[in-house]
Amino acid sequence: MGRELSSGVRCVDYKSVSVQTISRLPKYLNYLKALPKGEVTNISATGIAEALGLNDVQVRKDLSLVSDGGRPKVGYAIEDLIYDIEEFLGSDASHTAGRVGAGNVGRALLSYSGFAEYGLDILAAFDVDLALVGREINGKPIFPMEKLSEVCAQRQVKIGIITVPNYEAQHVCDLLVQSGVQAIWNFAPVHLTVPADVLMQSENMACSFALLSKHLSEKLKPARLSK
Amino acid sequence: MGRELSSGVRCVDYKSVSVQTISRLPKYLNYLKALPKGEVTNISATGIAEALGLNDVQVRKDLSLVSDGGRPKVGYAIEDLIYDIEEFLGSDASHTAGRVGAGNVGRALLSYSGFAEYGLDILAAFDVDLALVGREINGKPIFPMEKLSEVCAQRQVKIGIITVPNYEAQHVCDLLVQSGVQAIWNFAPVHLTVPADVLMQSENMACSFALLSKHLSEKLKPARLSK
DNA sequence: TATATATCGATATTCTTTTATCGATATATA
DNA sequence: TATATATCGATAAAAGAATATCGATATATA
Repeated sequence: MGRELSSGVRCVDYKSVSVQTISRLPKYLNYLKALPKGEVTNISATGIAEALGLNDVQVRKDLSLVSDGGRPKVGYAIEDLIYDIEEFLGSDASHTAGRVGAGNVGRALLSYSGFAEYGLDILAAFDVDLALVGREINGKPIFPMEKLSEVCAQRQVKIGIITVPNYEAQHVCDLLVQSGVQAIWNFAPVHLTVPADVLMQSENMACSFALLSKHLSEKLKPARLSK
Repeated sequence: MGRELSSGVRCVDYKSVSVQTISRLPKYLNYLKALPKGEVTNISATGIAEALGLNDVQVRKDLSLVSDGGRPKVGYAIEDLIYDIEEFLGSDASHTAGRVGAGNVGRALLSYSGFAEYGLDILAAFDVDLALVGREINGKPIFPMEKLSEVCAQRQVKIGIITVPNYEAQHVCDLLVQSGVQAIWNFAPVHLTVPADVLMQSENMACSFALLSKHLSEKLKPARLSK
């Protein structure tokens, strides 16, 4: 974790927290928040692990990266732990985002509760459909596509969210990159090309389903005999 | 890969293909399908790797699990490779599914193109909203919740897709399990509890966003000085 | 106060995944 | 036909992640 520089100053890599750990943190958060408030104010890593079907050492290790509130025999104070995880996940100054495409996927995203806790602030949406332009969704204005560059540049939008049909996706992506966006969150099921310095994260429902489907097949016929 | 049984018969584990590999296959498929049809009929693992920003050995290894069409100096026949990947991903008899919740997320899922290729056949939707009941979305009927058990049992629905608000999710999940569903695909951002023999896969947009956000922060300030 | 126990944090081990290396082979070119 | 090269598949090495083990410590109980 971190590495020693010649100056003797320690350089903490953000990377030191693994992708897997970061992905599990929101799950802990969900679980902790759903816990009944009342008499019980503490929880152990073992307890979380059991409830979520994970290994207790793994949970403890994950939590040790974001909190130092764990005490032997006592566990973690639930309130404090929630605070620590949120602090860790949202600490990096909130990222302003612009969303392109106001169709079903775009709206679904907005209806997803609690993005703000993670530091996501969707400023505005853009769409080619003039019937939608001028209206608001969840209090966010919908602009015409022509406004994209202007708004993104002016408001220093860092994340571009793409929820348009496949055939438009690369074009929209290029527009966003030109407008200074530094990360793309892509929901169109196509591979998009960006310059090396732009971050790209694609959500692909087909990937998720492929996993589920394969696991289900495994379950239904756990072993196949060959040769 | 596989293990030797006392009988001398080889038992091929489905598990032998890793989660990561299964998740990458749909990406290869996307990429291959987007390739211009014409003169060039072949592609190398190196080429795919370069285009998708992956390691060429990894791509070759992934592909070797689903295809044996790779030839030195030539690569893979694009058409055949597409066929092989689809065959692998969708081969396990198509899984019939029922979807609960006909809101934005539910509709977004349907609008996602090409699930059929992966063996997903969504039979019907269920919703408590009586205004929706009786209507159709993308040709799929919407039934009232009371019909859930009946329809699931009758049509042997294996996968239940949950796209309802958090507070209903566990209840709906229990209903699905009671109705004989063997796998749950959950889009509500809460942890759901199921019997050990039921598969559960949760999509959590917050997890995805947490990842993107952390990566972006890394990028914006690649190193932080401490001590 | 002494002892037992739940739980933590750290270290060690095992397992999985990724990446590197190398010999084999199909095609192209001299 | 001989040689060069792109590419494959297999094996080996390295990196990374999950799990197991163990000593330390805070609380509860005898």
